[in-house]
Amino acid sequence: MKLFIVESPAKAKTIKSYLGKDFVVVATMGHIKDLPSDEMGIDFNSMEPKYVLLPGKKKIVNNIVNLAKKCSVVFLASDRDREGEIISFHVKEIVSNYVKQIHRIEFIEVTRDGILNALNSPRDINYNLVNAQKTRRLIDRIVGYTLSPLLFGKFKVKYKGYSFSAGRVQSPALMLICERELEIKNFVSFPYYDVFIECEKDGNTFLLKLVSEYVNGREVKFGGDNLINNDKLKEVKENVSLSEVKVISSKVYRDSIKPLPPFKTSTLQQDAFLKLGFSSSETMKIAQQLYEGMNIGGEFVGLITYMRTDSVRTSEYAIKRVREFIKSKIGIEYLPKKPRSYSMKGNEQDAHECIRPTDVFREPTFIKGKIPYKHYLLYDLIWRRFVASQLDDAILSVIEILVSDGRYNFYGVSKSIVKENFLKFYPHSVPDDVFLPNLKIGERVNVLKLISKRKKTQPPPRYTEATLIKKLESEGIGRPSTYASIVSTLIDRKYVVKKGKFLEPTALGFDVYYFLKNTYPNVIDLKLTSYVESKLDDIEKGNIRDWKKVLIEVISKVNIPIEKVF
DNA sequence: CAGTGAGCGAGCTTCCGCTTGACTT
Repeated sequence: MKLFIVESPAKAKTIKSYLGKDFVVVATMGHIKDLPSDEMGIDFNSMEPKYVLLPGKKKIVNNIVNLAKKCSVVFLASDRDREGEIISFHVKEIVSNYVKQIHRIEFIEVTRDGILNALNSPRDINYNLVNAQKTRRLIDRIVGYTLSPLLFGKFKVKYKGYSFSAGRVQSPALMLICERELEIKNFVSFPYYDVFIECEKDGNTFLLKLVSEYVNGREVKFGGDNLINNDKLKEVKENVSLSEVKVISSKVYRDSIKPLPPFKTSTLQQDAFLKLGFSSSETMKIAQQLYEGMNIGGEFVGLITYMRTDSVRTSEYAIKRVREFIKSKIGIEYLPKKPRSYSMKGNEQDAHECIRPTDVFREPTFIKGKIPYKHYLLYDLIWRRFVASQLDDAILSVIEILVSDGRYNFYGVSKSIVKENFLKFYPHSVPDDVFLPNLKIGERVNVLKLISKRKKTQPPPRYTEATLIKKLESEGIGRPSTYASIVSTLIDRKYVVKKGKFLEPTALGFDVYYFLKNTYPNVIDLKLTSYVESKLDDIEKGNIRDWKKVLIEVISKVNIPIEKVF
């Protein structure tokens, strides 16, 4: 018998169906070992992490050991990233007494071919990845477990009965929320004006907006420090010659909008929040159920691919299928000549592909009513985003007009959809379809009147769960499996409260933020994680062999005295 | 004799990331 070990039970079930009867497929359900929670968990002399069996994983581990005793070979098939590598490493540790042949394998796609190819190209554990994970784990542990008690000591009297924490991820998140709040508090709103001329041509009226002078052939719009104030408005009113307005430039051209890439965890959470009003944890719970499988007319099927991913990569098979779908169900005129591929930013672990329907031919309308309504809504969102991602660009017709009275310039743009293409499936913000006539250069424009609209500058909005995750992800902070819990940690600690959909820091949150800012500024610095990641990358690639030196380096960068650790 | 300070020990907390399922509200 052969033992095949993966992380997720749903994945195990799928893989079992691909393999023969001589294979047993089991899931570890994530990590099986971690640092003990009641101590720092570092060996004083060797600086090695003291990984121990996770309390809840005894049953799973016993099962694996018992199976291993009956098997001649073990395939370690956890995810192909550094967390997956240490899971394989830990499983290897527990089965190596019972089995001689232990192979690490990896696959990008959970398909029959993907699995069979993987079985044919086994490798050994990659210790560079293991070391990178150890480094990551120890940095997080040391930062968290040294700073949290300090906060406790500092604030236990003022906030009796509370618990306190700081960490590489939660503290920058708290910083963002606090600094945004300060920005809002310190924001001084001042009035400005949008100035337009109302014009007429063949009985139709249209507005053109006052813009500042042309600079090097490029028109510069009022904005930022260059807003139209009272004085400027008065000056324009006194000096503009409405009867002298002539067309300086008039352009008509085609433009296009590209569809967005298919979902990954962060964008799914953001879009489900915006379009469906789901919280991150609600989205993940529903997505998990869609992934594990729903009962559709007596048949149990997994509706979507894995929902915790940092990649928008789409498998070749899925692209082939969606192109068939577009051709046969939507129309060949919607099909781009070549499949779209979405480039990576470079810092993805890319263990899984994008979040998409497992079978694009399973249209949302087919399953409506057969699964809970919220599940249907999320599936529909995922399905449409995926189909749209492989449809042709939307085509717009654009008219741009610039007119002038010799002193002031007025500008207008109109964009109208000529061909919807992907927009038919996935709504996207499209500029208002305003009317503009076709004018000739040099033509005099009939101006009816000058219009000014009083406005006020607005402070930036508070973060929502969705915008915070977007910001953190763009800074490389947090992972798909933890995005949903970042905000709940801050709320549990009573650092932050949710007011409607917006996040506001509490007095305690500000106290913690100021304390960290004054004493450990690097722990709230957004650049800490990207610095750590670049070092981990070096360890993974083998460019840095001495990971313990990296650990010391990062710890001292955060200003944690090393004697506090040991 | 009363008040002070050093030193010690106990108790209470915590991180991020990978997975579900078993709990409670």
